[in-house]
Amino acid sequence: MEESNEVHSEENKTSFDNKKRVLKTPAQLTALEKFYNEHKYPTEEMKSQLAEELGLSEKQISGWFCHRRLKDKRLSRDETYANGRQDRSSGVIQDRASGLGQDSCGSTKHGDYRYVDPREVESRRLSGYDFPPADLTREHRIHYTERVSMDNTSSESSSSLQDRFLTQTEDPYDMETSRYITDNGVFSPLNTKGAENMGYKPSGYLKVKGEIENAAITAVKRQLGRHFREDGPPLGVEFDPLPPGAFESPIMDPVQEPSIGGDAAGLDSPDTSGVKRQPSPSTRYEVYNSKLSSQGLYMHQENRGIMHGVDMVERKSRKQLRQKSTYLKDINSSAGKNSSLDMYDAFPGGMSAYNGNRKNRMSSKHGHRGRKITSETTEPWSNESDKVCSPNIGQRSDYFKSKALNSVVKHSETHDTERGLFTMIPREEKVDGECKAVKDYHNPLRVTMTDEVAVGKQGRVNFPHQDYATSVPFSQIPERKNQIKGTAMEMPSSFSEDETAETNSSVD
DNA sequence: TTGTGTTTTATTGCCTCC
DNA sequence: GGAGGCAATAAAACACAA
Repeated sequence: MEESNEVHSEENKTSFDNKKRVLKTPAQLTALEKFYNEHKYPTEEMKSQLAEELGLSEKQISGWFCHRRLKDKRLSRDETYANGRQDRSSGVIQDRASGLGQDSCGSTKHGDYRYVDPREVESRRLSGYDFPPADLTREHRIHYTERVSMDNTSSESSSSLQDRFLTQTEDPYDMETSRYITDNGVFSPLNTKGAENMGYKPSGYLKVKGEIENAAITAVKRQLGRHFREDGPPLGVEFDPLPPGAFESPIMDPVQEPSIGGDAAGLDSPDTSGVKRQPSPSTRYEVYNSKLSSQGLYMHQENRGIMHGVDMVERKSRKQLRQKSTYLKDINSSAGKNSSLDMYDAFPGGMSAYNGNRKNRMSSKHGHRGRKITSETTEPWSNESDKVCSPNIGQRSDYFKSKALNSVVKHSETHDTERGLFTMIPREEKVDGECKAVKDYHNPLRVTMTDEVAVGKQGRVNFPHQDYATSVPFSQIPERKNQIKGTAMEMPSSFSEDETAETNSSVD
């Protein structure tokens, strides 16, 4: 541990000439992830600036991006493989995800499956080219998944590097938080039970993946194809609320219902006019799930706190599943008392990808043990995530009790400003408290509209899903209640669009 | 404390494009 | 031929169980 600390603290000084492998600091990783979520193929200028900002060499930046893409690719492949196994029982989906499915990189070596060159995607994205939603979905998945997710995630409005760095301090943990939030706003294990019930029990990583992002869910997502858009309004909100008990449980969330049924219903989504998505549990769950599992690509600043990258999701999923016995124990102990809002409050977003994983895990198990965050003292530009996740608050239960959030956030603000690396956000939204931020989540209309405005500015005319994947307000989460009522396994692993329409008609 | 498995980083070779 | 990217590989760092 101490040695690694040394490595961290010395990294920037020795990374260039020291052959010994050095880990990037959480702040660096977060920034990289953030950037990666928006630009999988950064230009030279971007790399240079990024390298300068992060104190890394361009070579390191390039290498990191390269490996990051590979990671995405690998994860996507694994995920697809897992889904493919699931898909065997649903031939419809098989077509969309035939073969290995996606390749995040434009390798023509894997030409046996549909592939969208990320570079092309990005270039088109920048030029406002409108991809077929299906492709977008796929591409989005590549970006992001959980990651995760992360992790996770932002708009293309990055006119400058700073814009791209958003509030990296928020996403990872929000992401993580969302993963564990159930309909009741409490944390819960990732429905592993349902996965088990499915009978399909992949081993190893696939097992974890299957538990995290149920293959059926992904299958449904794909099944929806072009109609599915993650940046649209919350699926289902456009429809008349289901009659109570339609899905064995009330739809309304006593707390968040207004946002869902009201504002959300009024969401003006470019896509939903013509394509009314079924309010079926599957779909809604899908949205929720996609939000959780997909990369928070193009997450706009207003909803930056939602996701952060596939790897974060992935990593969190895997690792935290492993530690769920301890982690969730703490979580649930607090969750019972905290509403979802509280949960968000409890996570000011100071967690970086690593903070949300290793450190916390270490914390959960080893208490204060863990890597010393060198950025606490040696990196003036580090974000508060390091501090937030410092061993002092590593104990989650203790952390929940902590209400020194505002100070933390404000602190980060100072950092951000000084550093100029991470975009300043209207800190009122964030700092004003926890609550203010939460309000945003509960106001899908506002969030979405802001996103669209931003999109318009960016010239990204039709990039539905990416934006929405992350812009889905947390208020939507409770909607999952209905679907979750029946575990994922109870949902159709696939259904045709006819079925989808049928569901709609039935609701109507 | 140690062994094992996973993840991340760095290096190298090959390929494609300009 | 150079640049950029991908893939394979090795090695270090890390987490976790015994």
